[in-house]
Amino acid sequence: MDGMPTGGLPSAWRSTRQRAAVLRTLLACRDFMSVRELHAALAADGVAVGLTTVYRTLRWLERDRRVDVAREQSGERLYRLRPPDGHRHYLVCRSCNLSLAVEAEAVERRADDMAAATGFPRSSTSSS
Amino acid sequence: MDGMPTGGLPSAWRSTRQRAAVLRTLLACRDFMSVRELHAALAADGVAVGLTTVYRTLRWLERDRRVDVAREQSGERLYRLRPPDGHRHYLVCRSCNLSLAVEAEAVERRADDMAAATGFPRSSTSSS
DNA sequence: GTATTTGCAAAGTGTTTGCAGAATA
DNA sequence: TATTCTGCAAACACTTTGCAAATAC
Repeated sequence: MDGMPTGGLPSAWRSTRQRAAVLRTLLACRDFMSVRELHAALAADGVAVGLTTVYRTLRWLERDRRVDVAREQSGERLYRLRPPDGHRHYLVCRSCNLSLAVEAEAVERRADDMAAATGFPRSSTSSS
Repeated sequence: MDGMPTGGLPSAWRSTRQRAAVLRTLLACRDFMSVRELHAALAADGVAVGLTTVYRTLRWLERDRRVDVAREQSGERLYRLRPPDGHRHYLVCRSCNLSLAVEAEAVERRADDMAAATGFPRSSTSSS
């Protein structure tokens, strides 16, 4: 009950103009962007999408692991379409949100080293 | 204009029962704690302190660099009295908030290496 | 006695939810 | 046509602010 094409998703996933627009905007902007920025970009593109819909779409994408989520200093969420090349780690600038991919293996090896050296419990789900 | 006993603080810093209680609670709990937890701990200790005062005291402490600030998944702020032995970096478990100090030099050297190798702009104020 | 601090209530964020109407399959 | 989606308004959690009473110096 988990290997279906839909994955573990609720049920259907209808394609609508709004969702397509959200995905298109995320694809166009390679960096992390806040929900408000995304909403503004959609408006600037002439696509009227409710803020609620943007939030909901991002929540679906997050749940579906199709976006990476970062956290602004203020606590605001930042989203970015996850690159399709698999599991990665990033350095994210806290002031300008520039994100920088770093070699995944090196990060994880170091994390494992430090964890092993100190008994820090590592679970498998690390998203940054 | 920075070497005065008051540091760069606004003006006075009166010692009150409430502020002492907040500091005492932070000192007793070595781990990160939310404002609400701190407030509850104070109440459990029989010290009635307004939530507003807790927030304000923590903001002073944050501004004074006397606490470290972390961010819960929900966006909630977590505070911990900063150990007096200077600038440090930590690994923080996202589920249990266990924090683990790591050698500051190693972290910063690696950050500088990566920054230099990629042109990532490093400012001087990094708090984690 | 004066300036600061406290704490309630209210306002301010960013985010989520309820529900009637619109759109999709 | 039946189900899902949209979006407004309201609710929500966390945090900050206004202001009168209490407190520290």
